[in-house]
Amino acid sequence: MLRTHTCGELNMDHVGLEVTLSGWIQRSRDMGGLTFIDLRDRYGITQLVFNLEVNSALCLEARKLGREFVISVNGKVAERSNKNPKMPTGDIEILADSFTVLNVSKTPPFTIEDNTDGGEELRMKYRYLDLRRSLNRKNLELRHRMGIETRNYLNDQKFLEIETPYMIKSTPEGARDFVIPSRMNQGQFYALPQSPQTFKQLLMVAGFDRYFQIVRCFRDEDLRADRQPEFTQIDCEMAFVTQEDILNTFEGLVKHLFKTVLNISMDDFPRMAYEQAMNLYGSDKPDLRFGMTFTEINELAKGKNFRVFDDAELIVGLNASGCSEYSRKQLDELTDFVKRPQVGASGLVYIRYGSDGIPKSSVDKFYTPEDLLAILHKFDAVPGDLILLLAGKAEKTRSALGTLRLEMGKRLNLMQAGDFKPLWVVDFPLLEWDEDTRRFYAKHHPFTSPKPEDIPLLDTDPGAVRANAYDLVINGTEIGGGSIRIHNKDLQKKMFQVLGFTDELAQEQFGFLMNAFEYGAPPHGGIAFGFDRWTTIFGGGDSIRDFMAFPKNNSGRDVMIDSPSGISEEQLKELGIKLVR
RNA sequence: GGAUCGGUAGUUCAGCUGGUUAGAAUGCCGCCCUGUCACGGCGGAGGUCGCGGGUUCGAGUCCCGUCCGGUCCGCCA
Repeated sequence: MLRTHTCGELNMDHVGLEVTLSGWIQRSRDMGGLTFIDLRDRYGITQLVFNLEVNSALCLEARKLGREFVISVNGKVAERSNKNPKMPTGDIEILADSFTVLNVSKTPPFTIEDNTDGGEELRMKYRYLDLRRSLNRKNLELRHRMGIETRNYLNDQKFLEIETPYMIKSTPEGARDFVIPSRMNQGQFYALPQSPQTFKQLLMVAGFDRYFQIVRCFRDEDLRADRQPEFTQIDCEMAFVTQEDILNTFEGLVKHLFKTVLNISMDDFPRMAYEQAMNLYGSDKPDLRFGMTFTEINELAKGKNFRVFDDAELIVGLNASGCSEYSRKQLDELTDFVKRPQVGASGLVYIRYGSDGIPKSSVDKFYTPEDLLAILHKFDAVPGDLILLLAGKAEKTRSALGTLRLEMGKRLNLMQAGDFKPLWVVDFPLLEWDEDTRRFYAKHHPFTSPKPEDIPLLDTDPGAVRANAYDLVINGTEIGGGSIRIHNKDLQKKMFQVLGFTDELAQEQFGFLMNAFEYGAPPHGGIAFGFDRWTTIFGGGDSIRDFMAFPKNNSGRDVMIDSPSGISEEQLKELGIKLVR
């Protein structure tokens, strides 16, 4: 037998027992007459002791064992004379009688410890070693528990998990598709799904009124710390429901995971209209762990001969409470921060509300102390506060201030890891105007239904139409989004028209869906959660890569298996593909 | 497509305004040590300073190009 117990389960109750453990050698400590070895497996670490006086041959053999050797050891569980309260198994040790080397190991290129000395790239190249570290193991265990609890909850709610195909059809809207050449249909390509969107809608037409799937999705776009080319969604759809039903059902799912995985009981989630989120936070995914909401001061700031403000569409700011003593250097840093091309503001105006009650600003030339006090009053500022103001085009300025708000939250340490603030953002606009191509795009996707009262606006003012769409945000990260879908063929056709599709193109790309709508499609809607992101937030991590077993790097490469890679001439020929270079 | 930071020992990093033989920590190897658990002590090995070009008497250091990696913007229905 290779093991009777794991390396994490032995304690004082087992003292005297003959056991066999198998695992990897974490570290050994040779004291001369005594040699200690820490043996590690998935469940923990147990100390082995070899005594030179008791069995000198065995002890000398044990000294030769290197890090990450795989051994199986027989011995007796004994109480330690020196206990280690930092280890779960620290009360006991194994007095080794014999061991077998199951496999040797080269010295690993980095240490297999929580505080490893290995850099990101090296760890990704040897990911199978990196995953031996308990930190990564815990992340994958968390991911597993979340998947299980998701299935438990949805199963209890009568949802069916149904698989949909990975080899589907490329469509023009949305993200770039990954494509697969077809050998049997030369010159033609499958696409990997960006999401099972149309299939789950067809499942609703088919009568499976509650569907879900924990499913891989693929998007050929540039990567980020929270974006991978292949990622996992909890994809859900329900028939015969209103938006209210969906929000309630899936708020239930989120609360269930908070309770069962993190043991946190959550109150009902607040809701906020998209427009309000943009006006108060400059973001459609506000981090509610801290306040610092925006205040607009056009009436108070204009007409004082300060050109920058007089010419601006919007003057908006936030109150950095208690920051009036910020140094010149700190304010210059913030100015540089908002002027970076990534943020794009042209400057930063500040008003310090001195603790003596006297306001001092970077625009004292244009504003009297009374003017400044009026502005401070509008911000509900008290002495000791610092007001930061941006001005310019409304949308861009709000977004820049939103970035500044997050920066201030970081500087003031207002975003605590164990603090969870969920939020439903609702009433998204249906469409988004794109200046480059001079047409509307679906903000969510082209199957999202407009609010019934806004349907007349589709002809007169499409940009003002609101959608039955919603996002779930936790701590400033969008972890889910969905909508009530269009289930009426004429409305869907109308939608494609507004998006600039000809009838022919709409029929060619999405005819299968519109045809299905002619055979009794029920009202339906759904939601999809970004499983990797959600897990990352629950785990308190920064990067979704730490919560995936085998992630890809910044340029979409897997440095361990070295993919993507070229294929042979033979393969290209079979596929009828000729490379240009 | 763009911005920005980085690439020096197995690993993580330091190396100033260019100037002897490129350092530290850790890991690795050897010797010593009977209660360690980040054990400790002594000794040792280990480098194409990412790559190519340029400036200079002289380049890890300055300049240009290039490759690789991190973060961000664009992009992500």
